[in-house]
Amino acid sequence: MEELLEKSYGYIFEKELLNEILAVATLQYFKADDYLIEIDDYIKSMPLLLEGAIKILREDDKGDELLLYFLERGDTCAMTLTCCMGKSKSKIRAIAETDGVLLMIPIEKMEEWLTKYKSWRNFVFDSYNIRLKEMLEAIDNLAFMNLDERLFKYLTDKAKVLGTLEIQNTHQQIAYELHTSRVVVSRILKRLEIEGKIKLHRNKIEILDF
Amino acid sequence: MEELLEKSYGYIFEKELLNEILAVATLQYFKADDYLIEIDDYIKSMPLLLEGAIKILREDDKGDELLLYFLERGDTCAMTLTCCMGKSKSKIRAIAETDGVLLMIPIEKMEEWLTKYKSWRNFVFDSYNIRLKEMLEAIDNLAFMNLDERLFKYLTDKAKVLGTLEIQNTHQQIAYELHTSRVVVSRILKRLEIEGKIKLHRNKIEILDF
DNA sequence: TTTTTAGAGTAACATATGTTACATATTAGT
DNA sequence: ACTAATATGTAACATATGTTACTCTAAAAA
Repeated sequence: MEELLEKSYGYIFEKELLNEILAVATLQYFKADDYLIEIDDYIKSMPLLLEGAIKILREDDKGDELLLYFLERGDTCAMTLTCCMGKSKSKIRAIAETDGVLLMIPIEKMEEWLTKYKSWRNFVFDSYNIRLKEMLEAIDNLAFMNLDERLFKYLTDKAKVLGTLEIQNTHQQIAYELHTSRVVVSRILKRLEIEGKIKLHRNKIEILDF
Repeated sequence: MEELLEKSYGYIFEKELLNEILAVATLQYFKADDYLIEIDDYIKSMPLLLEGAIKILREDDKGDELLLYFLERGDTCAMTLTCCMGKSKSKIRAIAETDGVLLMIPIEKMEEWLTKYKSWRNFVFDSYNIRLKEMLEAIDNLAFMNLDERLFKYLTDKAKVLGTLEIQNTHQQIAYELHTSRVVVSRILKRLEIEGKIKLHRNKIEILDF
């Protein structure tokens, strides 16, 4: 645990804070596709992502989904902070994209450290700022881009997060996350293939033009 | 100034903090349609809204606009906090919806007060949380609602903020803020009128079914 | 091997939204 | 009152996206 923590946060937090974290935090290992947070869950502790990737989804009343963004190592989820601090229910769903490890910190500590450690304060604010930025980007995607562009961005974003140019996904799964239909995704993917940007395989999409 | 501050923030901040605010803050009066923040502006102080309403807009590379949300009395703009703290440029545009007054607080103070006053800390975090919630709502609108619904919501939101059922707006202005075209807005407004939800006038829309 | 199932390709059609072009109505300016 | 400018109404068409239905193929299961 010390090693993992050091790797992701060693250069951000001062030694003393790292020790406090080690003293009170617990590790939570997860597997790809685990549901980590469900909508309307109450959040009892603040998660820091040490290893792996997590996707954050929004759902409407009809059960339709939309991918908001990915979390990577060193991230925390500001939406979760919101819930911690406001003692409200989660408004998003978090699903593991890969295997990984979370560091769970009791809420009381996260409040206490705000006054005690400048580095913690900066970290929390940076997290909020990053999240607001990601939300803005999500809004840009929806408002200003057409599906072709959104889909290609989805593929390249995912490639970045997973560190591979081969996206293991069915068209149906992509359709869910972009909130559209399978047929539409197939149609657009085919267009992208003809344009030479990707190569299609069964259960797999290869990104050529990154 | 003391009176205005007391009205909006008296029950949130402790006396001592209110005094500190009075000591360092300056007032900025504005008129409806004033540009308060432009994209790529650097923010030199943190604004608290004492009176009036402000709309926050996002713009893409092509200059297309989209309304994100309104700020009302007692609000501050978390996007602005982001910029203050990250020393980055503004990613949004703020335009006065009505006449009003802003209280401007030097950035250094806002940092200092974070450790000094619990009420300030809570206020800043609440602001972030409210803003994230609004952003989520904006995403919901874009992702899950069709234009009819978005347009009607736009009208009722505006009515709430302005405290009137008569929206003084041309169809063209609405089209800008919803990022669509004037003809489309006219078409949908006509449908809403036939459904008995609104009554159309020149330069004015009356909301019947609130 | 044979059968079943999931994934993908594609046509045909439906609907929502965007665009162009023009008509009409209201207001402002002279 | 006349003219110009602005706001709105509306038809006709274009395009993007969503839906239904069917086919084919690869993989998994029997």
